[in-house]
Amino acid sequence: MSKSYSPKPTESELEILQVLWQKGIATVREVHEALSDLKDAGYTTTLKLMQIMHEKGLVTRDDSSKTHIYKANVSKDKTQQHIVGKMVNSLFEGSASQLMMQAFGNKKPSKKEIEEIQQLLDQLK
Amino acid sequence: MSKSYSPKPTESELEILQVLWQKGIATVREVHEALSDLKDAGYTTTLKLMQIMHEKGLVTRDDSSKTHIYKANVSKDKTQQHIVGKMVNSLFEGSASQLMMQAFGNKKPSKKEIEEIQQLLDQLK
DNA sequence: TTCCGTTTACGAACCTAATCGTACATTTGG
DNA sequence: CCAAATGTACGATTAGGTTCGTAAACGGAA
Repeated sequence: MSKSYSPKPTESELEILQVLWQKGIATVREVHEALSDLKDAGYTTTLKLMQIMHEKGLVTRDDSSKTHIYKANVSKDKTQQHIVGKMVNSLFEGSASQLMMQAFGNKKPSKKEIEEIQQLLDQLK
Repeated sequence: MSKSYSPKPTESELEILQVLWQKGIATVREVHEALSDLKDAGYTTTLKLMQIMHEKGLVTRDDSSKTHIYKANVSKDKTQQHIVGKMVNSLFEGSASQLMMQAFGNKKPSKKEIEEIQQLLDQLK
């Protein structure tokens, strides 16, 4: 039996997920520190958010020791796809290529990026 | 002197903008009708939203006659770019090609779409 | 043991977005 | 002309997300 998720993290929750995806596992303090140069919220704010995320099932935690250890419970890929997919449908009438043109509209990709895209494109053909 | 916009329309405002972009100009009722099969909110809800959008400068209106006529005051392109840009930065670490891969991750683009992308790609090289 | 720093838990306050009820003005059809 | 329909304006309410203050539990160091 598989869980059916509705991965709809909010803006703040997404920031926290980024840290967890990058670190693998982390305590509240570690997440808070990592976020500290991005935004300056109090420690309890981060704590509260992570508690809420736990209730929602966005993260799991090991609370066997005093200091709880958190871990993302939604995959980066799935979450990205969900959000991008929503955007493609709501803003670009389902056309991913249109989305791409806007993504590259004002800022040139690097050589490496161009190669990556070409590679993906060849694969699609 | 040019106006400096902060085009940060909300979800509901975006839905209304879609209609205005498509129709060019429209009354509240026309927008409301167009949205009616997408969502079922009361007429005054749509009205209120459009009034707020007017305050924010997201739309302009001609109120010379009793029934006001609205028009989008932010371009589709600019708005799309703004939102996509934000997403690239917050979710994809600035890599538009990564965004693209997610966009095409689960659903195959049509032949036509592939050609469009190839064309854009050649142009970038 | 006692004190201090760290951590969790919980609730309150605040903000923004969204929705709707109601009042009032204007237009239209009979 | 009168009533119904249509339109705008405005305020109240609800809901979700974010922030923080405070209290209580715990752990380690003196």
